Amino acid sequence: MSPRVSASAAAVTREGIVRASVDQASREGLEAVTIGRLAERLDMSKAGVIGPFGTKEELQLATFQEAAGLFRRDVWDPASEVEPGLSRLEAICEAWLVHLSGDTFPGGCFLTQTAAEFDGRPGRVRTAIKDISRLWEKVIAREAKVAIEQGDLAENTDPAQVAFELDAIAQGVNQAIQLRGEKDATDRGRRAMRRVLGLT
Amino acid sequence: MSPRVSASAAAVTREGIVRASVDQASREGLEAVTIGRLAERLDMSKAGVIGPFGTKEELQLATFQEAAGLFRRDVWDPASEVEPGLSRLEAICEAWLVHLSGDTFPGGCFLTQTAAEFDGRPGRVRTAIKDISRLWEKVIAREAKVAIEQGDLAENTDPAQVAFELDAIAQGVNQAIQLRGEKDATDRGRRAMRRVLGLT
DNA sequence: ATTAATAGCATACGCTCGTTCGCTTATGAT
DNA sequence: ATCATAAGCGAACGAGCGTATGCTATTAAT
Repeated sequence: MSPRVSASAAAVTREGIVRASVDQASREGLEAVTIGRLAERLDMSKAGVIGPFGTKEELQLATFQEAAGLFRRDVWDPASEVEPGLSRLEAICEAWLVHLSGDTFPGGCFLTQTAAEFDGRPGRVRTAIKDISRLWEKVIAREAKVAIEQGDLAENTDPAQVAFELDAIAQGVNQAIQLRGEKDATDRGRRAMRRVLGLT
Repeated sequence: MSPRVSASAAAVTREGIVRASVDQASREGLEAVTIGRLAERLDMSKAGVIGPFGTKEELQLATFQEAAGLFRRDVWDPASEVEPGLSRLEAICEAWLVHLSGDTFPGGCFLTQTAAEFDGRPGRVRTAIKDISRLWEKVIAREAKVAIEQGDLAENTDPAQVAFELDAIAQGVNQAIQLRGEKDATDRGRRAMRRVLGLT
């Protein structure tokens, strides 16, 4: 009954499944992740893959949560060490742009991808996506509010509007990269974000 | 051999299938449109549904082209009657916002939806989506260029940047409506678009 | 050494998918 | 009236889907 020092074998296996699922979902969508192909890729049986989760919906939820953690690691964690306010907003934007052009998610922004996929399908997955999306908007708006209070953003600025616009720009960058293959998407995104933040 | 005055029976049937497919794809995605469910919905056999197209990929292409036509009808056609330049850009943005909050596509922006779904899957559908996306960016950039020449936008404005930002805002509005259910998404989008166009 | 729990495999289930094939109507021209 | 073409149905196919059921190793505790 004592807590383990190392993770159990099952936990390690589960983690490997989730990681493969994130990779697959990033490329082709969360619904296109099938248990059979995951099993083939991991050299396991279908029962062994779905076992730790029970149902595919649970696997999808675990996959999304893992992806949300990776986004947080890439974008929020580095920025959280910067002083709150405009500086942190700058750090968030820069980390965001690097994240979108990086290889954490080979198929592009996980949240945008899954949001488009599930926004018309009620269920626990959709709810999870919506919650993360709202949370992230609030995080940005909070920093914008601090920036306003510190006099780094115009007094009449609406924090939620800043969050909305930065989020929209990130979606635009993602589509420019993933669909149209534009090399200068990151530069365009940076310019747009800096304008929203009243920089230069 | 003489051309018909009225459409053939097959053409009428085909149009009905495509319309049902657009509706379904808007809600759940282009890949989630299945021949069996279309048949059930239209009270036809599966063979009758797929017959006019041959393969599902052809049906997907026809579905996307139909949706592109609806977008054009909603957004471009009304604006095309306005004088080129900034006024037309305003008209496009307003029609765009109405389109996004309207019921042409019950599941939201068709292009955003299918772009996210197919940007990682090479093929003719992806190419068609990419082409339309690039074309629309060019249409906006062209109007921005006219606006600059007419002195209605700052001389150092980059037309492609204007197109990028307006498109990004539209994506943001769509996600705010479809995923987060925000009632004021249209207002936020309008404010952001007007700022990009340098209006009040 | 024996036992109990864990981890994962092999198999099979009912279902839906896209596609194919032959047949039956209905239409329209001669 | 006859006949050829058009239009779509019914049935079947092989494949892949998510899930459930036993069973077999492996591990860990007694």
